[in-house]
Amino acid sequence: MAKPQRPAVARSVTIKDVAREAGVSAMSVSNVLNGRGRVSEATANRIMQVVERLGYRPSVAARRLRLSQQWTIGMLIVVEDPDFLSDPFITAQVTGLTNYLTASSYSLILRGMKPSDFRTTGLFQDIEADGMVAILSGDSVQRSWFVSELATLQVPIVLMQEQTVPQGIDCAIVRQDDFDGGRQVASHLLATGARRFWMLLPQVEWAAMTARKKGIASRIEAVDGTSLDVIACGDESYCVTRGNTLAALASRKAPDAIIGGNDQMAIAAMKACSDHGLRIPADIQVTGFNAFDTWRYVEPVLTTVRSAAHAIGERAGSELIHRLQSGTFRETEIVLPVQFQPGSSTRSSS
Amino acid sequence: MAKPQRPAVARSVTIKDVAREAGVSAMSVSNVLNGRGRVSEATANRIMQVVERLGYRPSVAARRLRLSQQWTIGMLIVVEDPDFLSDPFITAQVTGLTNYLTASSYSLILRGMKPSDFRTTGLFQDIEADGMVAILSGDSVQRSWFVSELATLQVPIVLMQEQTVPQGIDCAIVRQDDFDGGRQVASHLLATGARRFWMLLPQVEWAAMTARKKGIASRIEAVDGTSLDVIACGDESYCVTRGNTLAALASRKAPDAIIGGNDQMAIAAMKACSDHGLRIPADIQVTGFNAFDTWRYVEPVLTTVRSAAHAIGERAGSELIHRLQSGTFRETEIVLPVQFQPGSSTRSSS
DNA sequence: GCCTGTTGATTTAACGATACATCAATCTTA
DNA sequence: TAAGATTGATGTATCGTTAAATCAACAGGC
Repeated sequence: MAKPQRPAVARSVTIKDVAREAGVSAMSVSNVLNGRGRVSEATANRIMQVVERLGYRPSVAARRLRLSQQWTIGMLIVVEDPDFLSDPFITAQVTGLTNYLTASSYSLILRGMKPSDFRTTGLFQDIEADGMVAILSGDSVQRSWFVSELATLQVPIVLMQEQTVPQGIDCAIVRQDDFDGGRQVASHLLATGARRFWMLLPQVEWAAMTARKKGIASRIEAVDGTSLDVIACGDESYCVTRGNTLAALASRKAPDAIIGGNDQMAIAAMKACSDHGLRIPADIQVTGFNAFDTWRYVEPVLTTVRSAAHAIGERAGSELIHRLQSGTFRETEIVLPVQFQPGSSTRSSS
Repeated sequence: MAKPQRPAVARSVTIKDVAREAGVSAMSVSNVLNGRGRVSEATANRIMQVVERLGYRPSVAARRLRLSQQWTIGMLIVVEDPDFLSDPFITAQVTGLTNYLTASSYSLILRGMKPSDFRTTGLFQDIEADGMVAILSGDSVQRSWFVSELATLQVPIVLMQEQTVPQGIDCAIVRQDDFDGGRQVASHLLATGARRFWMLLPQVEWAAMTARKKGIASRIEAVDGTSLDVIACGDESYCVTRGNTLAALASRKAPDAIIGGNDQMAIAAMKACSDHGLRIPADIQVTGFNAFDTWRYVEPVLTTVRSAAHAIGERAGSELIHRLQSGTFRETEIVLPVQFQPGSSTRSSS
């Protein structure tokens, strides 16, 4: 903990000042300010006037101590990228959450770390948040360890984009229907006549990407004469994905379609295809996941799936606050719909 | 303020429990934990053992009340885009700040709003942050009003990417040298033989963009037979910028180079150029500002300026914490260098 | 043997709010 | 009209820490 110093500014006006000035007790001031009734209208008006005049603001610190409630939610982002806000899918979730919490008079405390740096000690214990929201990457063993560590904070948890609800923990998950998104992408591509598919995935898959893959496989496997190969890339960065895709194109017969695990990977694949002399969508089709502005940057416009990232953030906030106020989660698994968004990187159904 | 509820979990173990168990006073426990000396080694060891055994964690809420210090910094982002984290330049600043603060045991509370929704009432007054960091957009009149409003919170302020230090306010600014970035871009383009320039800027300029423009103008105006026209776009979005650029290209003679106010605008301009049948960089050159991953998505690779966004965030944190601990800002205007980054969207110097 | 200084520890009083119990005055009702 | 219910307001204790004052025991100096 950082070096303490003397109080920067002694609190100017307290509830007692207001009480004295208005000729009432501190409790009456408190009652009026918190709308607890029990005070006559005349007295309430007098008190409010004094509050105005003195510019009194209640001390949040005192209220926090007295009520053991912090009106604060901790948000933890565990990703490989040290710039933990670089993924627009993540920032949209954070924005949605922040907006909801701000509107509910809660504060969001944001922290990010790499999976290898994961620890809760001294990180969220010095916060005393009322609840936690987390975005976790890493393999499933790591993730479940992260969850059990978070649980030691003894506060309700909401996980974003986690696929299964941890058992025995006060926890809910909010995710989009990536499985269905995968199905929609696959259906579209199958309808264009595509039969041989590659899917690009990072070495360490996000749980959501695995769900997309399963959705895709469920459609593709139902059709005879199809194949789905996974091209494992080291990570999901542009350079690595482009390189891996190029290598794959060089060493074997190009597929009918390449399905990116997300938009960023799809854009890298498009680059690799044109490097390799393939025209999109005539020679090869490409699709992504989670439409953000980036999809506009490329030509042809990427066929993708519009994500519910902002809604995930809002919903995570609303479920968590409901849990804090009611004592239990309404639902522990919330799944939001996604919307297929055709572009010109695929052909129209024949 | 949200409906209060009964304390979720009564605090399990307090400093008094430790004191009783160790057979000492609460003060001695406090002294040991805060390394204030005044305690014999034997007693200190005994106390630490009890602390371990009981799993005692000090209450931050109580400490906050007692010390009138919150170990919390508020971050306010005022931008037009409701998705206030969509700009990678902003997220990099936030990441840098968060990382620095976390390492210093401070927390960051994040909030965003549109200029038209600006208010501090009930927004940061319910936080009692020890300091504020802000990214402000809007015209200069608006911005100086925002600053004076922030000042009513009575805490030190650090502004990111503001160009001038507000007077009479406990405030510092941290920015990158956008003027110099502009000079470097202009020098490079002039060296390639370019003479007629357009610069793309949003209707409401960021202060930093104005600085870039000035840097560019300073170089261009020094050369005879040159011209610099500003193409004002409604906003800095891809669609609008592309449309405005196309319209400009259609109505008058194309310039030798288009300078984007940032990378996003430059990419939109590149699209407009190819729409218009111009080859880059043979027929027209294009440059951006603030290199992020997006610049990799386009072909040819964008000539741009590597931003110091992450460093701005870190520096803002370190200056603010220094101010909190020492009582005064070391410097009130901190300018970080930027680095020109040539790509293939411009020709090499002839 | 008295005074002063040091060390190690305790006691007391806050920080600023709210829960709870209590109470005085007024209003019902049998 | 006395007993009980309601309304409006107050007093006290407490949340968990830490600053400041105090104190006991013991050292050394004259």
